[in-house]
Amino acid sequence: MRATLPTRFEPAQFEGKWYNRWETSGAFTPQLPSDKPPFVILIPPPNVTGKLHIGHALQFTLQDIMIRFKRMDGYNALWLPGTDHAGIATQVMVERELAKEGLTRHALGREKFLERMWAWKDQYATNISSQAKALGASCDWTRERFTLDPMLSRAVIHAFVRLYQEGLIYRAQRLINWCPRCLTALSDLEVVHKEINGGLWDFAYPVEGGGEIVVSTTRPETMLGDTAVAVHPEDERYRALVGRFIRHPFVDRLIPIIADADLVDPAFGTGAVKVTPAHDPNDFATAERHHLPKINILTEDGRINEHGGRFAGLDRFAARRAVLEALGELGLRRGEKAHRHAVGHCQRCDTILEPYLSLQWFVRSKPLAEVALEAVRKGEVQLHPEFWLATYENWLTNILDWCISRQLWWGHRIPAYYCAQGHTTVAETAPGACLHCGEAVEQDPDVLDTWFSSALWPLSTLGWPEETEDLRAFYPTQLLITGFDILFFWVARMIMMGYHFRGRPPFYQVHLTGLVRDAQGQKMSKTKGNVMDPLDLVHTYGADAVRFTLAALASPGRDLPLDPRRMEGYRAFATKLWNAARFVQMHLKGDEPTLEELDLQAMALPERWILAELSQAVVGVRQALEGFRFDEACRCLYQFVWNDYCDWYVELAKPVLSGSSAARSPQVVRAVARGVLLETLKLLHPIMPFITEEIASHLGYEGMLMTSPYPRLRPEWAFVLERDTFRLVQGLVQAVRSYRHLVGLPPNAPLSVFLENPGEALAQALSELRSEVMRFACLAQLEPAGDIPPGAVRDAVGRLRMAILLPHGALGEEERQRLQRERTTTEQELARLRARLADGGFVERAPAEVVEQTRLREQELAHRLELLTETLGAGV
RNA sequence: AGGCGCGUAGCUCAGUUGGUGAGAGCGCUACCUUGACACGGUAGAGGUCAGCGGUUCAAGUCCGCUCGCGCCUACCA
Repeated sequence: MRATLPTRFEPAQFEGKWYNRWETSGAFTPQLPSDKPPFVILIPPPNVTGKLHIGHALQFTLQDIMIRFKRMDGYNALWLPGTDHAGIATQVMVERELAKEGLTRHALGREKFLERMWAWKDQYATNISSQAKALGASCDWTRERFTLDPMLSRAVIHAFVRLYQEGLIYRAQRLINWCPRCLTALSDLEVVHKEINGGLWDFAYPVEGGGEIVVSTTRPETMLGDTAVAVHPEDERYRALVGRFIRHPFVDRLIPIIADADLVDPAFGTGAVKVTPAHDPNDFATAERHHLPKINILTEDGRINEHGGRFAGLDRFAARRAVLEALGELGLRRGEKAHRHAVGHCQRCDTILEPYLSLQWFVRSKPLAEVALEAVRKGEVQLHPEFWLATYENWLTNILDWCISRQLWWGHRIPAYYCAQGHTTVAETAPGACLHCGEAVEQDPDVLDTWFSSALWPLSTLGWPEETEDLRAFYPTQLLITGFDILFFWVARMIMMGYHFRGRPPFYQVHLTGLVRDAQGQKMSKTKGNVMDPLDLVHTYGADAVRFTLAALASPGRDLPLDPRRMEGYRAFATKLWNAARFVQMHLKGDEPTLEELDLQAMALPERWILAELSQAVVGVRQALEGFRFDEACRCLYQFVWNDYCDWYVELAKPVLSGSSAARSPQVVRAVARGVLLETLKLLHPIMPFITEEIASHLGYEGMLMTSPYPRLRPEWAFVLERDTFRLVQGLVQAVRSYRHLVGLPPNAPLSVFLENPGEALAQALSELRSEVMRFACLAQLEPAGDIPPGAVRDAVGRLRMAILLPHGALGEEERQRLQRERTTTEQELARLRARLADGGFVERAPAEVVEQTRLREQELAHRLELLTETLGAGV
């Protein structure tokens, strides 16, 4: 016989055991070929930079809930795990490690450095998967991927070559975002705009032939690269100056004064703008229009280069001060003021970025974006919550070309080969010689943006461009769950690439989660010291409580304020379930039929009622999960387990199981207690996989819940009438308890209750449950339809009219006042209802159902009012 | 500057296409060591649904405006 459930609920005792059983059973790996419809989720691959954070825990939990739900519900479920090489982020970590040894990557050399990178990767990828396992993630580890795996790298290189051949990837000299600390180009998305308190300086450029023109700038040092000054063509103040020249005060250059309506807003500042084409995007565009030279004045690490004359060698910020000082010495300063403006910072290292002129690779995004936009507009790909559509549209319609080359070593090396003649050969395998001239070639030293490979994740993980079995069986995938913060970075780009290369979306549904915050709603950050480590939480509360908490907090479109007290509450929920199971288990005899085997006709009211409530929970939870309403699924389960099953059904089972009542069959009660509990465990399993398996095994359940069918509504269990009748019984019990408190009696003070015309169904129910009701409500007497003794307190529960005989016979002043208040509110509400019913508009236009409901309610209230008045007027 | 989201009980949040007694968890109060469970039980207090106006028989729910908060996008020197 099965082992007894331990008295204490200790998750650590069984979590590891269950994970091993699941994994070794092979159930994480889908069968191929399969008759079942596929349900596939690709994990958003965590960076191999370190360990998982609470945001991952949230996303893993939600993904696992969906995968387990669908796996149980008859789908061929695949949750494909993996990690991302995370170019800059990881390289920075390893370089930091090297720095401690007094080394740099250049000192080490590319090959040795990459060896270090791989060693790092091996360690952290293992860390990450073991953390995922601790959370219960039912990933198919046989398909675990890493973005730099040979199979995935091949896909990335193939995609690059094809896009190049199609003219969708090109190389050009452009202004890009440059990080002078990371020494690499970044895409526009990797720029973090931050408002800073800067300055706006005015200075004068002397005009050849006399006069001056005053310009304003936030970056005075860039004047070393100025190649024009622009004014608005219709600005009368400067009309005479257009076409004349300025002698640059520090470098040997004559620069023209030009007229440009696009660049210049005559109302801003002095209305004259210095033009620095190599260091400002607007100025760059202006230079294109006016064929101005573009003079780069910065070195890669942010110092002034040889074009900066005597300022050469100065760091950009030192140069700013030096230029201002020099301008002052020449008497050209014309004022300054504080100026608050947005400045681009490096997402990774927070360094102020420079718009920098350099030769880089770009993806022509517009054509790809149009398809991705259309897909979402017509609903082939659905975003949840829907309001993200507006953001998605806005970004894709204004999309600019995407800079994809990075001056790093950790990543997919760009498959472009250059010869001394300046020819470019792009090929999947290294060519022996230049395809154009036959000379020796050298491969581009740069690597691709990590997000370029991430964009191909749905394809590359399944073996594309090979026509693999996986690709055919699992692409498109069904669902993506990720944070809204990477909607552009990742989601949109996957959609672009999926359609481009496969003609089909990478997934049909996208669920975007909120951000996990601390209890005060603050963003978690290491500097604030408010980060919560998911593994710590698992140790403290158990994986199931962590999962349940995250799921319960996951209301669509909202951030999740994670309060440890909340987690304590859900651990209490797990304990509650555990203890209820102990109660059931200790009464089992091993002869209990399953619910399906029971004769429904022979079932008593409590059994019918709990099946009805269970049915409602089944419908509620399924609906919630289908709609990604994890919060509602949790609420539904919590309420059913605690308020229906534990508070009422277990209590109703006690007298039968303890032998103090022979009204119902103990075997049926045992069977229902066990059967309903097992159904509940299955329903709960996707959210709390560990405890549910553990309990089920102790209830003699054969097999694993993980591979059991997910509960479906059985209409024959719905017993709607019985449910309503039983709810009235509950109302009666609660009303009596409430009165006992009201009049200050101890909980066990016996009372007598008299009912007035309870109606057939209820009378039947009350005679059937007479002893239970008397016990729960602690009654000395329960007289259905008896004579109401004079002096009894009258009240109503729904349509049930009743009287309670108080032992000491009188209501105190306090109680009297409270009942007065009750009467007043009843009166008011009744008046409202009557006014509504008297309103012709309402009766005519409201649905008949609503009108009928209102009438019923009016009757109930009228009864209640009558009874309360009687009670208060009787001088009881 | 545009766009989006939020403002409901002390706290954190639900409230589906408007349907009419405004909910949950935690916290709080009173009582209860009742044989599954004190991580428990029973009962209770607590809300002008941010404000104003409108549509409607009916508005927390739809529309407009105002106030407050948050986020995203953006090349104003």
